[in-house]
Amino acid sequence: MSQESTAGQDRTYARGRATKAHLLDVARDHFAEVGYRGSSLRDIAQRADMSHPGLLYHFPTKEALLMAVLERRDQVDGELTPVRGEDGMLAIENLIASAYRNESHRGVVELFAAVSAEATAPDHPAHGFFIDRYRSLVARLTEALEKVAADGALREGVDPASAAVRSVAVMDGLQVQWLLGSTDMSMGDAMRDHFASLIRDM
Amino acid sequence: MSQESTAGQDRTYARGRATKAHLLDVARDHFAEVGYRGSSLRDIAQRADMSHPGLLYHFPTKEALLMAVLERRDQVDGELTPVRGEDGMLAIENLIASAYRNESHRGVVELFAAVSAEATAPDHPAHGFFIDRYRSLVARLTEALEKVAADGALREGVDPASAAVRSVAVMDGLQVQWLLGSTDMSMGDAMRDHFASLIRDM
DNA sequence: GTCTATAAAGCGATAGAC
DNA sequence: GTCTATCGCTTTATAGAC
Repeated sequence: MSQESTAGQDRTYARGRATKAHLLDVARDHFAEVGYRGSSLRDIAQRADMSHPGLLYHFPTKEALLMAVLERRDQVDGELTPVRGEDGMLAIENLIASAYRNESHRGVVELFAAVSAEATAPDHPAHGFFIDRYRSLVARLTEALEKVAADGALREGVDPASAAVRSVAVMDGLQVQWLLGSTDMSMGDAMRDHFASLIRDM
Repeated sequence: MSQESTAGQDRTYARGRATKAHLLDVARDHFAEVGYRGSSLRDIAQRADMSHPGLLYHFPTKEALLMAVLERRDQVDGELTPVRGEDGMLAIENLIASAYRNESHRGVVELFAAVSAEATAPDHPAHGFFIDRYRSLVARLTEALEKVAADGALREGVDPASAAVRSVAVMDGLQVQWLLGSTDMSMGDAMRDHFASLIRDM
């Protein structure tokens, strides 16, 4: 869905784009497995059948490579754009669908789990990226839950803002347990159960 | 609470224990800040006013140091031992109290957030440790929620096993958002809200 | 029990050839 | 665009003095 299939255009430019996209896939998988601080440019380059200066030709620093991986992933992932302006339930179904989808994209789950935890350190290159990401996710979900509340579908005593923070937290925390294999629970099922405890008749 | 105050015993043995305990505190803080893979023995040793071979005298490898830090922390932390055999609510109050307590122990929160995410990689030295830890936590919490259910205090439609996994997930996920500072919500308050959505009259 | 010195390997990044 | 070679630095771990 994300790389290749650029054949038939200007050779040099098309080839350049394909290479870059391929490198981003490889780097994403590697960051996912050992985190950003645990990754080396040599290992990533070797995995893409390239020398590490070859890799650095496309991305000037290791940090630039990480940011490119994160930003590209966020564009592709629908999780962050749960259809604004619609009736809140659509956004929530979207988040649940994202949890199910993640079950067949282990690499993405590993990437965000490993790097988001690393990035809590203030000097981490992706620190600001994750602050923005969580704020945006929580804000959109709060908005969605407020709409659900306006329709009278929220259970009594549920505060939209607190529930939004917790819902994003469940999503995150589930990923660690799922990756470890300490539970065989489906992340999608668990997210549905979670929202069922917040919303009437789900 | 954890080191020092061993004065007045056998000098050599007492001093040795105090040094070791002090090194564990320092290492815990450092692992917390940059993760296991991002830490160096030199930095940890320097922080404890010691050379790195001095540190390696007490812990033969970096991996042994990490495992010692994790196991010691788990002993001290009450979170994992929420009073078995009592009426489920006590265990739940214990977990909420642990969330409040964590708010004044940022280093511990950072340690478990950074290392648990790293440890999802199968070759990580703490991989098995975290699988055991989560299984044990979820099992105990499931047991507690089953007791609450037996008292008829669980809201309709709440499954103890699924709710236990999610509750541990909320706890974990909250820590990342709290560490990033992307929310100013209290982790303890959020955990209380969470359980209130599962249990009647909380 | 702690040190200095050092080995052996790996790191990110650059220079310069092709 | 990609390579080899290399710089300067850091890593874990060990040897051996005190």
